[in-house]
Amino acid sequence: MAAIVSEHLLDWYDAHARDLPWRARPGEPLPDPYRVWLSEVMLQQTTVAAVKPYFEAFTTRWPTVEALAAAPEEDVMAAWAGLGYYSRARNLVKAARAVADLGSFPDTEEDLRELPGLGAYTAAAVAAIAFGQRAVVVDANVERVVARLFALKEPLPGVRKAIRAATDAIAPDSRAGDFAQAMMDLGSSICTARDPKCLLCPLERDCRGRAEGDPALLPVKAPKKEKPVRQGRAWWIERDGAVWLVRREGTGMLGGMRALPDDGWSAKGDGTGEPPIEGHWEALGMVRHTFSHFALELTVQRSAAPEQPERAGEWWPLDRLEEAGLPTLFAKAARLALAS
DNA sequence: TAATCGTGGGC
DNA sequence: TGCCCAAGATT
Repeated sequence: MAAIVSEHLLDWYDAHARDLPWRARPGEPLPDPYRVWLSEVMLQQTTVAAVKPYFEAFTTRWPTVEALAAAPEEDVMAAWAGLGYYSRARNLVKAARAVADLGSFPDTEEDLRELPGLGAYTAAAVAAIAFGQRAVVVDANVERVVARLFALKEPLPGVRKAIRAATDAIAPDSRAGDFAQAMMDLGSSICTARDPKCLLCPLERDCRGRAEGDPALLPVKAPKKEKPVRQGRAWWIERDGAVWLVRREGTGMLGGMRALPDDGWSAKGDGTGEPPIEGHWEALGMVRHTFSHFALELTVQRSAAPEQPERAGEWWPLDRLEEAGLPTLFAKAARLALAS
């Protein structure tokens, strides 16, 4: 059974593999570990369509891990703006510098796992794809494919242990990277979450979920919690064709990113409403933004005759605002201010 | 174990 | 249009 499944899958992959920028070039057996690592981090909880332009921009600007390691962190954060989950960018810089110090990329799953931002999935994926090593690569696609293939009906997250064991059982000893990517391609294009296209699936005859009933019902997921709606304020302080930007501290929400000064809103509660400087504030309106675990209604106010804020920050030229790397929430607020 | 941490594509 | 979801890691 196990060997048959991987054979069917790899035959399908040979005919239908997607052509993606981080995959091996024709004639090269294995792709560049730097490009594999970078793509895998960008792809964490992020769609291929969203990643493509960022991958192109990063690899053009920083073609090697040494180049990325030499970059100022704030440049990398700004380049990551809009992609989300900014701890990935903070860890990316740390990992690049660690690799540069080592002199070369770690080439085992165990050593890769030591790099910041590489968890069980990413370490296994890089080991398999970039170094051809057998590894158990389990992402959300593989979870779905395997839960259906073996008709695993226990709900997530409890079923993950069984999924890992089942994946290990069907993973071949050769073509480790192709197998992992084939499972993910199958999950993203055929064995999709809502509407699996079983008639096109190379594993239809092997699939217990298909034989037993409706594979779309697997894997069973826990009900999701509702998101609270928080209130906050942000301030647009403009002088001589420049706007006052701050850099958010720490490792929490949008940590390390440039931003408008705000009133301390968070997932836990509303902001204080207290402005950063004295003065007359003009109401510009409100932007709504939904994060992973809460929604925010951000009221934007503008000051036309400001003093220099006391808090650390910088006057950023309006004609270069795109380069500031504002995360999407503050890009929305900036758009509102510039349209007012 | 469960919460935290973003965003945009696709339906 | 609102909601589901995605090549998860970290604490």
